[in-house]
Amino acid sequence: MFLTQRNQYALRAIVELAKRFGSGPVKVSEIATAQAIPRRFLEVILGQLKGSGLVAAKRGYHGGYILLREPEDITVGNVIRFLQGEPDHKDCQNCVFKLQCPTDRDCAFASLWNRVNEAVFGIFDETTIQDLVEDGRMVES
Amino acid sequence: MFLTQRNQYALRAIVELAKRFGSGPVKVSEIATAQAIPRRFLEVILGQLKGSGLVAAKRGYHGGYILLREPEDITVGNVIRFLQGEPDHKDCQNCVFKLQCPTDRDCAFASLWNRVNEAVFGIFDETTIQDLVEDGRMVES
DNA sequence: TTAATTCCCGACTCTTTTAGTCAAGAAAGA
DNA sequence: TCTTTCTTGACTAAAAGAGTCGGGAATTAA
Repeated sequence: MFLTQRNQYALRAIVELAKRFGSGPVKVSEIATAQAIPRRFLEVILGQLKGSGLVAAKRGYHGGYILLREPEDITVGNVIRFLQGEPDHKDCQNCVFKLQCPTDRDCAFASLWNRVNEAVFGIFDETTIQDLVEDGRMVES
Repeated sequence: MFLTQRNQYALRAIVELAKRFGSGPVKVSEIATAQAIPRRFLEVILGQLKGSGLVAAKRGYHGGYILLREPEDITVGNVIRFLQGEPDHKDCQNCVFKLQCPTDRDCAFASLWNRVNEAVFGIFDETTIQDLVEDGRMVES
């Protein structure tokens, strides 16, 4: 699989915020219920997501989280990159540049990893949160 | 990253066998040295790989491992699928079929995972072990 | 037939990652 | 001021990942 449970939670939380885009802050507990995510854990995750600039939190009575950009302006790639960075093929980079690579002369994988990486992020980058909201709708009926 | 260290070892071991295809059994210790893989660990991995039908082992004096098919007839996909199976999106399958999915109405991810999976295995399936051997050569010079 | 070599096998350890919890605190509004 | 809601950091538990170890079984050379 490509994403940890945690990162899927993060993505789903954002999708949930997107569904309610424009209707004010959404409480962690609402998101947790809607998406069947453990509330305590989700608090941690959303706390992290604030650092991305994609969401903001508001405390107090009518507090909660809001999405800072329109769902069609956020891609899955934006989210994933924030959560985990692009895969660092540091061993393979070394191979390419021929520096201190443990496998030395025969790292045949640099090109393969690059192609896979580009394919995956190509998809992530062309899929917006809005797309996910709409895909969800289709199944929902 | 897409593959565990262990599975990269497995792939590299097969590449090493491919490089020596046709010249009789190759000892684990030779592969381990050539590819900088801990020998004990590699024994375990190659033991597992026997189950794939891609390699066979011979014991005793001039024993070792051999590749059972030509390097151009084995794809990375063949190896990866044996090692880890195709990712099972069991939660998302549920979403697609609308059965007991934990996220219920809004699993927006089935389509995304499928596209990613197809992209990745598309690349894996069109890359042969021979390709990897040749890529290694290019860097080697 | 014995000794050397090499794979074979299962159990075992160590570390890292992942998942998730908890308690106390700070902001905001009613 | 009381309630609500996010905030923070520490904490625990379970699983996955990486790698080791000792002894046994097949094969071949001497």
